[in-house]
Amino acid sequence: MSRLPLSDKMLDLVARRFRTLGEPFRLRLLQSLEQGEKTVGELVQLLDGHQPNVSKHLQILHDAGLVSRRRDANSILYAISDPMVFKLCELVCRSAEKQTRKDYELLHPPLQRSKRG
Amino acid sequence: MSRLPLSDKMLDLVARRFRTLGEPFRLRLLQSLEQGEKTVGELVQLLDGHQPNVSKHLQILHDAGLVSRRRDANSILYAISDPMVFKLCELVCRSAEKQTRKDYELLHPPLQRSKRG
DNA sequence: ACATTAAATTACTATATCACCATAGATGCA
DNA sequence: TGCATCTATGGTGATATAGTAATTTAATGT
Repeated sequence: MSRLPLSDKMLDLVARRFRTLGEPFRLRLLQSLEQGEKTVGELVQLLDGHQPNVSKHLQILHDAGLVSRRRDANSILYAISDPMVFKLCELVCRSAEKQTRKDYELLHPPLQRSKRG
Repeated sequence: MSRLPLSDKMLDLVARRFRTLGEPFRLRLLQSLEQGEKTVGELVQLLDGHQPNVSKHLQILHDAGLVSRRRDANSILYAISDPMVFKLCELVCRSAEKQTRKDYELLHPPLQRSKRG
């Protein structure tokens, strides 16, 4: 995008990253990590999820380089490693909000006089 | 993300948008439209795709509000409607490049002396 | 109205991804 | 070592998404 056409491999990489962010549960994980690192167990509690599921999603985020991992005794602490994700989400949120507002106004025009007059 | 926790519906919306961008073919479509509007046929040629496939992806992009559509005689012209996508892609590209560089350096450390001495 | 061109829709198969369950691995402590 | 806790991994079924072919819809021109 940034000016020049991207190579196929780069396109795949970029697409893969977008897909990584394309799961609500993973977005919630990232959201939960925004204020600081947390253990898997804490995230399981916070998000009311199943442990294996949480682990798997964290793995995916880790593979994408979005979160970092460190061991503390028995637990693993996950943390945001690339704060760019929040900038991304903000952009998308704004755009999505704009869109939903537009959709809404299509259904409910800011009527001077209603459709049925 | 943007400070406050998002509602479930908003999370779904945002995730859906990320998934929309999570297909290399759609990124190529957007890339092709960066310089200006194009007909479906032109995009089919440019990307060497099948017409129904191109149409379907364009439909998805249109549903997401990322491209606009207008008829010109027999053809339909598509155009970028939300240039934000390019900002998004740039962010992701930069981050992906950083990541790949890091991965590379892990495999090929900037050796003062090589591993085999 | 008919033929032609352009695009969208439908139907189908193949692949990918998710949630869930059971189980394995790793660490800490007695 | 043996047990408890925390996390990761493997397998399975359900769902979603992509790609392709066949068909339909829309517009143009004769």
